[in-house]
This record gives sequence, structure tokens and C-alpha cells, in this order.
Amino acid sequence: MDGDTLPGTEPAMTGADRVVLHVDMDCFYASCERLRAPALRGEPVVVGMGYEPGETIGAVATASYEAREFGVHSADPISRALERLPRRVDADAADPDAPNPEDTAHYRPVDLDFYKSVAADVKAVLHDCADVVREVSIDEAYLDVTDRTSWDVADQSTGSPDSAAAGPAERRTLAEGYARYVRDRIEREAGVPASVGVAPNMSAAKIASDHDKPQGLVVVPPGRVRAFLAPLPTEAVHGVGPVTARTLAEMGIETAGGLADADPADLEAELGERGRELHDRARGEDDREVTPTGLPKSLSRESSLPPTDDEATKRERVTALAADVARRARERECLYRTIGVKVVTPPYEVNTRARSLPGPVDDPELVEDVALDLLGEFADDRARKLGVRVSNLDFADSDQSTLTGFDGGSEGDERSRNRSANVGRRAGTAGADATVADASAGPHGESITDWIDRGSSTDSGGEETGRGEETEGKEETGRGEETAGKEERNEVGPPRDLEGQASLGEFDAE
DNA sequence: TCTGGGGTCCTAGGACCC
DNA sequence: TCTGGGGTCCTAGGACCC
Repeated sequence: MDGDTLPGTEPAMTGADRVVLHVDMDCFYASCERLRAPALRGEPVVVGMGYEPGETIGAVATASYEAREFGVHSADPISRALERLPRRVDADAADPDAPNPEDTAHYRPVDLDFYKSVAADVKAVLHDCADVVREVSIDEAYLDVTDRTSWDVADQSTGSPDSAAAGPAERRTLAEGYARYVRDRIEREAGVPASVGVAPNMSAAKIASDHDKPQGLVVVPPGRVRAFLAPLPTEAVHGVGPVTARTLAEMGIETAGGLADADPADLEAELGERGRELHDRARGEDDREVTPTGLPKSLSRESSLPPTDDEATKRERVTALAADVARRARERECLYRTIGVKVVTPPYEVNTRARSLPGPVDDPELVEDVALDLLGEFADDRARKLGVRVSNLDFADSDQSTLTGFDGGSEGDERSRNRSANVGRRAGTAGADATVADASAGPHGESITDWIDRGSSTDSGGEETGRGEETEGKEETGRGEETAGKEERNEVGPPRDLEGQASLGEFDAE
């Protein structure tokens, strides 16, 4: 039945097909702002940092769909957003020199703690609706709901009517009904809109959720995945960014269909192993299981600053970032074995340096010492952005410290020793001290604390933490919006004209 | 579009060991 | 002294994602 559009190219639907949902919140931060300020509904809303007078560094975290009409998108420099869409507070209909209120937006600072509280309500719904939930970010998740629903066509006796958008009622599946139920529950119980994609695998579900935002519900049944993907631009495929898209374009490949039809050997020659993977994705093949969200692999903080080569300024900033990273690691009860820095020099050259320790530690002073030591290589360079990162994380004995002391392994011994070393105080381990060599612990002074207090005023222990309304502001976010590639296509004019390219009636429900 | 912040994964080369 | 090949770990950078 469904498989007949492309005979022989795709296996027909079988009982083994999974039902995967991708839930993607619509302009999540802006929706959250509207939740607590209903007057913002229907108005252009821009959530970001750096838009207050005197601020220069900052970016748009989320633009509402109304704001996107004016060409303002996620990740835009705030300066350009203000050009296209001045602040509403600066508008004055009576003043010919002031912006027309019609052409202005409401600007709001990023308030991640509040967004997390809303996200918690969303997650509660998701975990109630699926056994396996993979949270990708604050506003996005995959659900495997194979055990809760199916690809069977809905029972006609339920009286589901035909509709122009969804197609004939006899094609509606139980999976569609379930997805609608999930989407509506999110809106009802968390108060914010979501788009949902339904497909037999993660990759297709992701693209489906993106296909009809906002408040979309797009269903791609087994056997129709490849036909659904075919007309989309290559960048719609997860893993194809601007660079890969350009490479593909040079090969004459502009669409997912072209990618699917390409010779995998050619793709591998140009893109390496990734080429074959993208080929599979474009053909609608994706075996990845939906697995629960795992533990983080690294923790980092970074922040921009007016480009400077002043060593004291750079060291002060790195010191603060190091303290923050170490604090977050400790909050999460995680040890780290590698400490690194990032130095971005104008115009935008990214440099990273890292050093691994003999064993995992939890030692804020060591993070600072190593980070400053690594920064030393760039003492004479101008920096426009600085970052500190810990990786090689170890959560192993986070709440089993009583056991690890007895397991006899040298690794376990070392770990428990390091942990016990910092139970009462923070101390460098023997191994760590040896590694750091000449990085003598400098004074940990008031200026550091001042900076932290200034830079992260609402810091209250969240994971991403940071907050920054200040000029330091631009730290944090985590930003839950569209992908960069998408933004780029948008530039000016209507958001993606993708909608027109794939036939709606064929694949879309609702 | 001269570009905010927090992540992931992959690759390539070098060090080191056997 | 010149030399094989394999394996592992580490670092640095790149691309991508949200």
C-alpha cells in the first residue's frame, strides 16, 4: 500500500518498524516569555543578550516567528537585530524620528532558570508518554513510542474525517493520533507550543518535526521516508552543515534525493566515513536506537571580550571561567582528568590547548593553575574570546565512594584517593602537582569573586548556569533554536521555502 | 551576516610501547 | 644504524548541532 510510490527502493512497512517521535519546542525561549507575559502573544519577541544601551557584544538566542518576518533569527548579532527590529520601548508613534511601533519588537534577556522550569513540565509529559526519552537539549527530545502505539491505520469507526491537509482518513495511523496526543498534552500541561515529527527512525523524525513549524505535526510512515526526504535541500539532513553542503554542491548534489542517489564511494572519497553515513540518512536509513540521555563528556565555560592583549585582563577572565567550570563539576559530583583552554584571536582563529593529568581529580585550584599555564602560550596575543574546559569526566563513584576503596584496582584506588583528598578541602593530588610543575597557585582574591558575582548575577546552580544580563552577558544560553544552517538560508525573506517543496498532502498530517 | 555560548563527534599526527 | 607493523593514548583542529 504505502510503499508503492517507489517500488523496490524501500522495504514495505513491517511489524518491526519502530515509531519514533521527535519533539521540538517552537521558539522555546520566546514561548516561555509569553507564558509569563501573555501580552507578548502575537507580538515580535526577541530573546537575547547585549541589547541594552552601551552593550555591543551579544546575539539573538531566540526570535519569535513574528520577529523572523523582519529577518531576525537565532544567532544573529544583536546589533543587526536592533537595526531590523528596534526595541519597542524606543518607539513613539507621535515622534517622526522614532521607530514606528509596528516595526519594533519586545526584547527580553535570557532567563535560563525560568526556561528550565518550563522544560521540566515538558519533560514530565514526555516521560509519561514514552519509556525511552532522549533529551537532546532544553527544547528537543526523541521518544521511542513503539510500545505505546503503532503504524496501523486508525479504526474508521472512530469517525476520523478526511481533511485536505492530512489526506484521506484511511491513511491516518494510530501513531499520528498518539503524536497529536503528546503535542496537545505539552501545550496543555506546560503551556508552550511544540512541533512533532513521527517516523520509523530518529533522523526522519527530526526532519519531520522541522517541516511544518510552528505547532506542526508531520507523519512519515515506513516506506515513505525516502520520498519525503528527496526534494529537501541537503542541509535538511542532520549532519550536513554549510561546509558539507558546499562540498556536495560542488559534486552537483543539491537535494537529499541527489544525496541518496549518489555513489557512496564518491561520497566517501570526498567526505570520508561520514559520506556513507549521510548517504544512509538521505535514503531514510537510520538504525540508531533511541537511548536515554547520557552523562556529559565535558563541561566548559567561555566568554567574549573586547579584543585585548592585556595579560592581566585575560588571566582574570580565565581565572573566573576556571572557577565556574570547577564549581559546576563539583556540583555534578564529577571528576575530570583533562583541563583545557580556548583562545579565539581576531579575526576568528580558534586555538585550543589541553593537558591531561595522571588521574581524575576534583580540584578547582588545579583547574585555575593549569588553565593559566596553558594561557601563557598566548600571552602576547590579542583575544576576543576565552574559554576553559574540563573533559575526560568520571562520574563512576559519584555515590559509591564506600565501595571504590575496596575494589583493589589501582585505578579505583587512585580515584578514591583523589576524592578523599578533596572531601574536606580542595587539594592537588600528588600526580597533579607533578604535572603542573611551575604553575604556582596564585592568590585567589577578591577580584575573582567580584567578577563572578558581576558576571553571573542569577547564578543558582543550574547546569548551564551563567546568566548574563551584563556586558559579560553573552555567556550561557545553550540556545534551543533552529540550526545554524537553517538560519543561513533564511537571511532575508520568508523563512525557508521548504514548505513549498515537498508536497504536503502526501506526507503531512494536519 | 565577521560571528554568543555549550556541547558532540571525528580525524590526523605524534609519542610511545611492543 | 636503519628499519616493520600494530596498538594506544594524547593533542589540536574542524564540522556540526542546539
